[in-house]
Amino acid sequence: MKYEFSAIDKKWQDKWDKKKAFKVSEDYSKPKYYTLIEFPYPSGQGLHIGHPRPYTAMDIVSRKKRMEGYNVLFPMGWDAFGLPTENYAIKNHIHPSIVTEKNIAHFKEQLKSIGYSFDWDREINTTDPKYVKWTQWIFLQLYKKGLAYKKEMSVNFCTSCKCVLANEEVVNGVCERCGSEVVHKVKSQWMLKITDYAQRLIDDLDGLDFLERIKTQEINWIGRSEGAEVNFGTTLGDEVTVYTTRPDTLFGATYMVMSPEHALIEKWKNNITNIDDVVKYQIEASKKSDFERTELVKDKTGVCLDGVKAINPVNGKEIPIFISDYVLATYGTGAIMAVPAHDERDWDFAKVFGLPIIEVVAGGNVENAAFTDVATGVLCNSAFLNGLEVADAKKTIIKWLEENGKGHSKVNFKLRDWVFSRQRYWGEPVPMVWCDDCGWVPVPEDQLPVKLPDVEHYEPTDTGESPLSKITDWVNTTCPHCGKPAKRETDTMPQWAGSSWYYLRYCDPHNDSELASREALDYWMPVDWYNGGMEHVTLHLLYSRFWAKFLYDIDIISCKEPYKKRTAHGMILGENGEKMSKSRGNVVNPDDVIAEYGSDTLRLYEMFIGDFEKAAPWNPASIRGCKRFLDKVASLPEIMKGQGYSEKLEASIHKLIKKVTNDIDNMKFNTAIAAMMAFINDVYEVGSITKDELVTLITLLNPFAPHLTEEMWENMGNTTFLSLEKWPEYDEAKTVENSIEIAVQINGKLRSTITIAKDASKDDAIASAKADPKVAEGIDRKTIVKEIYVPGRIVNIVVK
RNA sequence: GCCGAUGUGGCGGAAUCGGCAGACGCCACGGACUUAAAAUCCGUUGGGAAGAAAUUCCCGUACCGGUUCAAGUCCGGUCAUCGGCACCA
Repeated sequence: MKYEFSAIDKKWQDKWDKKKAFKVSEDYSKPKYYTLIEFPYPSGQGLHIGHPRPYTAMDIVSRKKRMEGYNVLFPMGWDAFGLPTENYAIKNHIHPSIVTEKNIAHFKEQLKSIGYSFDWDREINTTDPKYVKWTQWIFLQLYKKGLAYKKEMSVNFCTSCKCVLANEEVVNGVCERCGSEVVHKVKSQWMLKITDYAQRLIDDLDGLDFLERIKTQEINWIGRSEGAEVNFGTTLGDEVTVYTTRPDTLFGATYMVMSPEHALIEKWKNNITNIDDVVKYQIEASKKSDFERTELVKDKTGVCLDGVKAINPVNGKEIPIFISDYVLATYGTGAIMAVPAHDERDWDFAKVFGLPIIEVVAGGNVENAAFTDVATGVLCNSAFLNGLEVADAKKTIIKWLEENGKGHSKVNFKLRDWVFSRQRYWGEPVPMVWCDDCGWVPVPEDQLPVKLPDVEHYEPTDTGESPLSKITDWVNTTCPHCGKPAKRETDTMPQWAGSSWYYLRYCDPHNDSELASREALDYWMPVDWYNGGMEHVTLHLLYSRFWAKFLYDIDIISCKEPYKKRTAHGMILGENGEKMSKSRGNVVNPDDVIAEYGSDTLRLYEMFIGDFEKAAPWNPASIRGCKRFLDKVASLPEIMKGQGYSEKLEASIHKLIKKVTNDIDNMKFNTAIAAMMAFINDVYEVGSITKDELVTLITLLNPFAPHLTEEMWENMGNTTFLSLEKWPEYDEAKTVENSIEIAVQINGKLRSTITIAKDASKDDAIASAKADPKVAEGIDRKTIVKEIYVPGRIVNIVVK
């Protein structure tokens, strides 16, 4: 029988809505469970077929937890600031807030049509002034603690978005969002000192229930390395400090390299005899985009600074100083000691410039390649380090450096401070005022939020300044400190700002006096289970952990880490196995799927499509299998008779409860569904199902297919919501059939199967096996060497 | 180059601790129902060989080797694919 999904879906969505079936309880004495999914960016295209995958998964988890008696917080909101909306608004001359409102309405309608059990009373929107107020408030706290600062520096600049990007937003040298070229520009930017938290962001991963690949990716991104800073003298008297992870190779340093941007070059310009060449190289390097720099990896370039030499502190040797763009200004000290014998990049450079290569760690052939193996090498040509292994040599040289005031051990991170300014309109204004007398002055907290001015034009400027800078009425204000005329900061915050703390706002979304009450935060936080995309690991996930740690430090929240458990879903690909995109023409619209099959089938197929963590191609044929299954479930009342669990299905149903319960906890939604399919295959084989068996089945199925199962529950004469009934329990002892079929092997090869009692002894099992004619034949006239019985699994007889 | 993951039928994928490989679904094929088609229902479906048949045997989880009574699973090596990082000294 086919069930009429279109009427049923709407009926139950309206009922849940009207009765507020999934409203979160404010009773903080109940056990809580906080499930979170990444709130969407409400784009103009509407919901993508990929969205329902994580949403349905966490809806299933939430619905099950609710049925298990937890007070469940499963909220939804909108991460609504952002460039696509702004660009659309510019193109069509509509205000971004109107576009946002329209897009949200569309998204919300789509989400409701899939039957998610969100508590819509807790909906939040990052562009809502009531929300912006607290985003700005957090920024001010960061500023007060010295963690937000404005600095003139070289930053990534997207030539198409005409906007500054954070390090995390540059992927393969191009803009993460639009794929356009990224160049370096020196600009004054608001920065957040995430580097202060680098060590804690690594350390506190320990003990969190995050997927291992998430942890490693974060650790690699933060990029901790241990080494030493070494002070080199120069023939001009200045000291140059270099950073190295191989202080043990100090005797092998045959030249020094500085980044082209190094400050000492300016100071030395009158002493450098080839200053014209040097300046020329500096200009060339500055013009290179990130993309060009990474493309030219193989070819080392540089210029020697004539007229100055560095002096190796360990042996007083004078060595030449080069500038080269393979040394980055932003890492370490912006200068390195080059040891071509034991570093591949230095080796390449030395070969190009014909520089000496001195072996100081024996074990390789440094004429052919740099020898970088630290595990087996032994020091040579290094005076007091000779004969030591690398690890010991490191300790010894660091001790020497420290005793002689020539350096010290040092930990460095690849992580950079977070560039927090954006020169765009559709973001939270940075709540700061510039006063010529007082400098930067924070907007007083009681004046928050600083709202965006309502204007006609907000195109990005060609000068790379924020469009807000042209709105003089808004820019001109008075200094909160001295009252004189002053100007507002015109940069806005990046899109990642609002999402860095949204999980806290859900705890108490309507609070006007605090970002959320302490009571609510203490009850709900941390998030018990957060699922999201792998693409956010070094962006949103890192940023939001940083903000949570800061808010912990200033005593707003009580937990050091915001998320207890973090999982990630795989992407849904197009039918051809490629990423879905308009240009590839392989996009599937969830609205169409719902119209053809109903929302329960969409939900079920999204979960049945494959391993939740892996990418899976959409298959329009497979979805029919899910619909067929639901049709078969809908037909079960036709063969319903009797009460209780029948003898024939009792073990099956206990097994099923166990399987579905465990599989949901382990994100094995596909096998949970497979088990339910197998169960109804059993039912049709048996020919009938009892009322209690049917109730158990539809209760287990309810989180997956809530509409159909509610309808069936009602048809059985119930007036409550099945979604709020109790989750079924199983009896472990009853999950095993009384008699079981096991395999019998001879010498490890399958020879037969036998049926024995579930609690049969080893002797019984082996006796039954030997009684089997095929087995008897196999062991006839052979010597039995060994007899193995694994209870409930297998008998293996080893013969010679 | 470094880090991480993955490799199982025509396809998506199953297989707690090493214990009957291919659950469940799709596709395909055969049959029933139908004027016909769709839908639905029943059956077959990893590859190969023998047999009239029930059935029997052999080979199979990327490749090579090892441990074990027993390996998709553990160990050593190779290859391939995907994801992340990438001149970070």
